[in-house]
This record gives sequence, structure tokens and C-alpha cells, in this order.
Amino acid sequence: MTITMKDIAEIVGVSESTVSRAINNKEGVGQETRKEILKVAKKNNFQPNRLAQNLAKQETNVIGLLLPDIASLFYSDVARGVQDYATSQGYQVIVCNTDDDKEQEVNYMNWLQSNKVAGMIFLGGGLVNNQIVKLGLTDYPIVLANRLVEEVPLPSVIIDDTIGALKATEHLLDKGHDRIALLLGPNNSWQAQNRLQGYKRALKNRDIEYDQDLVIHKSWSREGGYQGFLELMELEEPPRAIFAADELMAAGVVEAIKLGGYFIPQDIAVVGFDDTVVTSVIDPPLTTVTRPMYELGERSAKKLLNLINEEEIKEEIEILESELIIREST
Amino acid sequence: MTITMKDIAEIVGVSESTVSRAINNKEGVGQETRKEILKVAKKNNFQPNRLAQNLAKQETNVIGLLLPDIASLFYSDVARGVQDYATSQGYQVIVCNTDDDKEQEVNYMNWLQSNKVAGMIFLGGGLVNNQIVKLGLTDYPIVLANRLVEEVPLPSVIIDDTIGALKATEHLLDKGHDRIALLLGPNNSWQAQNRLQGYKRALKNRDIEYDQDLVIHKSWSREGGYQGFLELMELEEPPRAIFAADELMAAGVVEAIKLGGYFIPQDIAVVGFDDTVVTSVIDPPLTTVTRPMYELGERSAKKLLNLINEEEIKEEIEILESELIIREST
DNA sequence: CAAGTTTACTCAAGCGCTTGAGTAAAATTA
DNA sequence: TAATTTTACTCAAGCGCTTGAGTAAACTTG
Repeated sequence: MTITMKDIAEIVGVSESTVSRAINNKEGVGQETRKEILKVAKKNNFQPNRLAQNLAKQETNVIGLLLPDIASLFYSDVARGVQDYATSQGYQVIVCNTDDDKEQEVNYMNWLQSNKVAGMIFLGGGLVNNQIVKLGLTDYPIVLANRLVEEVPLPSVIIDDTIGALKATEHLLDKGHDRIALLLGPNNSWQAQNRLQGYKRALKNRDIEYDQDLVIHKSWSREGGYQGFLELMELEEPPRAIFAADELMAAGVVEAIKLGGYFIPQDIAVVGFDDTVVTSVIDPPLTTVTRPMYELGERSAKKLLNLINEEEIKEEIEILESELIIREST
Repeated sequence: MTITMKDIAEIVGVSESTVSRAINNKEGVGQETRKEILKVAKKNNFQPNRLAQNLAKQETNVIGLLLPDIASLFYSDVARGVQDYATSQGYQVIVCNTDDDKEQEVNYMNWLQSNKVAGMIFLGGGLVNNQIVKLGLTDYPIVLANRLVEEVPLPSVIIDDTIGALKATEHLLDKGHDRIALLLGPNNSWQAQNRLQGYKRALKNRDIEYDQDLVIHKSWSREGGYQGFLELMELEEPPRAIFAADELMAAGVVEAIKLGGYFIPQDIAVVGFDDTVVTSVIDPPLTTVTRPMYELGERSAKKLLNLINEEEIKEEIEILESELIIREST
């Protein structure tokens, strides 16, 4: 059904290799012949069989992207960044959802390897690098994106939330608050640690004592934010500024505050985290820390392609910083 | 570096074909030999080269998914549905972002075809089916998801917003409203048409006259909703119920209502569209029409795989219905 | 126990493309 | 015009796997 180089060769009356060279714009083909071959190819809508091509060339122009969940606001933005850069360079991306499941991650790794992808990006998720090493992938182009780097050093791109959290906290301090509450997810997470660190650093810079009671760990959810706020209100002297270090938590906090009859920012100032459609919909518009998600994807892809093409890589670990967007909630 | 069947054959001392059959669990291999082969394969972490495998078998277990933008809330959910079903059946998915650009769509189509994907799903977006036909893909497994079916009949799965809009309108009618405003995006869109139709049908069912003034077309955005509300308020007798047929528009409407000092639902009842993190964050929780996005993906994938495996396909066009979720805004 | 059947394997071609080496003719040079 | 270079091509092997056909040995059966 589909036409092959062999067919074209027959039609034109040349050898297969000539057809190959003509179609791939290589030299060694006469003008006339080339024209004829291209004409026939076009007429028959010839599409080279990539499987054969890749097999012969021993290379592909596909990269794999492993992430927890493409349906997540955060990851889908990053994925888009990866795809845009990759396709701009002639590469295609295969996205695999691991659901943070190590077994799945390993399966996909194998599958991708099996398919001879040119390289892989591990975005978020939890596969210990150990396993990557075990799987003998160290000689394989790999980039870690927004994932904690462990014992084995691998090229990575990460967003440092510390700076963002620092800026957020400083902003509230600038507004005259000295008792600032911090709402975080479970404290075993890397993200929570970073954000906490930024918060602490900001306090330290101003010689303000760190008050354990003002830092509350809940789930990374709206409910978590809601409950966190209620807990804060039970303190003897409730804080009048809250840094909710997650967009959903921020949404929950805002909800709880309004329900409590308080006004933002007059009664209580709020800073959120991430700038997605969620924070954009909240009333009032939230001052928030924004992470360069799309850029994270782009940079990771770029790093990977550099790796693949063995261009020089400047730094092993690239750090992107989160920024503060100031709006009406503070 | 990577081990091949040939290597294994040499190590074990059998022919390559025996190795192939052993690894693929086919008969014709002695127990002992098979065990030995598998042992060697495992020990060396053998991964069959899919390129070669697919080339030899003349088939792949990869499908292509073309959609406008994976970073969109709607599409990423659908994509996840596609991926989950596909992987459960041993297929992998390649996602291509077309940005609703026909040229890109065609490029991706060709690329996917070149890679011998087993089939494709066209999700949303605008390539006229004509071009699909031109590209000679009619004999190719293709499923259209949530895309208007044109002259050429192709297997499709769509979500009928008509029913959802009907239910939403009826719900407001049930609540005693007889002047219900409808906020829509540009009226040339298929979505807008469907939702309008559902609205009209609901009115007709109750013998309520259709009032052109109550139907406002703006952009599918928060701003659109906001402006739409202001326009409605300028009517002589402003409506006390609004069906904002888009989540962002709904968010805008809610914002405008609150800013105007009105209360939801006491002063004005609101029904939104789509049930994503956006509607979940709005206060009060919105009564909304929810589209089965994940299911749309699943069903499309299922239809495609049936097509690929040439199982019987019941209906050419499968229609999923949107549902109404009743919450506090009405 | 001869004839037929099954089992466990090997052979070799083929999937569609690439690419280094080979070759004859045309073009250049001295 | 003979020697050299260049051009335009062909040949054939190879990428790693699959698979139908072939074969010798082991097993069944009456």
C-alpha cells in the first residue's frame, strides 16, 4: 500500500541507494535524476519508514518524558515546554505518566530504552537515582527536572522554591507583618523543606525569631489550607499574614478567611504559591510565588538535546528561581 | 553495548530464531533451553529493540494523539484518559500539540504515519476531514474525539453539551427562575451552538419564550464573563439567574456579582460549566455542568484499539453526555 | 518395529532503510 | 591525448528482529 524507496527506485529506474541519497539531500546524485526521484516521491506521497530508518541509522529523534501525571496543572505546563523545545529541534516527545509509582517508572524506562529513544527527562516523581544507575543508564542521555538529586550526580534542572519563599516572606515583612504564618504540605517533602527554608531565611535576615506555632503542615489541598487557617485562629494571638505555600491551600485559606468574616488584605494578608488559573480566579487576586514551569520544561529539553548531541554542558545542575508576583491580597 | 538476540544466541549456543521464540513465549523451544535463554537475557538486562521488532512485524503498539494544547485543563484530562486506556492494553501514546494550526496538524500526521503508529486520535482542533482523506488516511485507524464530524464519516466520540445545557437550564427553571441569562463564547463555535440549543430546548419544553437579550456572546474567558454580567445588569429587568457556559466565564461572573454587592444564590443564581479545579475553588461552590473528559479519552482510545484490532464497532459515533452537579450557587 | 507424529531446533529470507566501497563514464588537466 | 580527477551511479552488507519452511532426532502408535 504505502510506497517504499524500492518502489521509487523501480519506477525511476535507479538503485535504491540513489533514491535514498536523493531524498536525504545527499550528494552523489545527478540533477535530473534527483528531480525525477523527488517528483515520483511527492506524487506518491512517500513517507520514509522511520522504523527502518532509525534501525539503519541506529538513532532516533524521539525523547521520553516521565512525569507523575500529565493532567496536573504543574506538569502539563512543563511538558508543553519540553515539547515545544524538542519539536523546534526536530525531536518528538513521548510522555509517560508514572503516577509516582516506581514500578511504573521502571517499566517505562525500559520501554523507552527498548524503543531506542535518544534520551529521557525525569520530571518530578520519585525513582531513586540508584535505580537509574542500576538500569545501566548512566551512559545514557538523561536529565532530571525538578527532582531531588541524590547520591549520583546527573544533569538536572530544578526550580528553587527557597528564593520564592524568601521573597514572599520578605514581602510580608515589608508590609509590616512580623508574625507570619506558613502553611505547608507534609514536611517530609522536598518542596515543603525548601519553602520552609526560604521562610526561615527571610526571618533570620531581619532578626525575627522563628515561631514553630506559626508553621503548620497539612495536606497540599484546599481542605488543608482551610483546616490550617482554623488552627491558626485558635492561637492566642492569631497571625495577620499568611503565606500559603501551595495554590490549593491558598484557595482554602481564602475561603476560610472570608467565611470567618475577615477581609483580605485589610484583616489578613495572604500570599499564595504558583500562578495558574486557580490563583487567577481567586478573589482578591493573590500575591503569589510563581514558578517558571514552562521554562523548566524548555531548559530541561535543551539540556537533554545538548547531551544527546554531545555539546558542552555548562553546569551540571541548573537552577531556576521562582518569582513573586504582587497583587491585591497583601 | 546493549545486548542483542544474536549475542544471547551465541552465549547459549543456539540459533537466533530459538532465542526469539523463547523470549516471545512461543512454542518450539525445549524447557531447558528456554530457561537458559531467559536466564542469560535477564542477567544481561536484554531489551528487545522495538525498532527492529516493529519493522519485522510490520506493526507497532503506539498510537498518536493530536490535540491543540496539552497544557489545557480540558485536553490534559482527556489525554490522561487516552493514555490510561492505551497503556492498559499495551499501547503507548505519542501526544502532539497542534495549537489548532492546520499545517502543524498535517506535519504531525505525516510524522506519525512515518513512524507507523497503529492509529491516531484527533482531539478537538480543526483539520478538515477532507485533508485526512487527501492524506490517504481513510483506510487508517482513526478516531475523532470531540470534533465536529463533517462530510466524511469517521468513527467519533463526542460530548454532547446540549444535554448538559438543557439540564442546567431546567435546573434553574425548577428553582423558579423564568428569566435566565446565558453567557456564551463567540457564536461561531460548535460548543456555543450546542449549549445554546440545550438552553433553547429547555425553555421550549416549559413554553417559555426565548429572549434574545438574555443571551450574550463574549470571549470564553474570565473577562468575558465579567463583561457579560455588566451588560446584563444594564437591562431594564436584569435576570436573577445566569448560566455561564464556561468555567472561566463563570469565574468572571461570580467575581462581578460579588463586586456588585450581590449574594449568590440569594440575589443571583449561577450555573457554571465544567468541573475542574477552577469551579472547585470558587466561592460559593458552583452548580455546574460537568463533561466526562477523562471518559472521552478512554472511550476514544478504546474505539481506536477496536478499530486497530478490527473488532466490531457498534456505533460509528459515540455520544457522551454532560451531567449537572448541583452545589450551592443555585 | 516400521510408519507416522511430535518436538526442538536451524536456515534463510525479509522488514525498509543507510552507507562504505566499488565502477564506469564524463570532465578536467597537463 | 593520455593521465587524473570528479561525477553519478550500483552493489551488497548490515541494522535487530520475525517467521515460514526445512530437518533430524525423539516419541508415539498399532
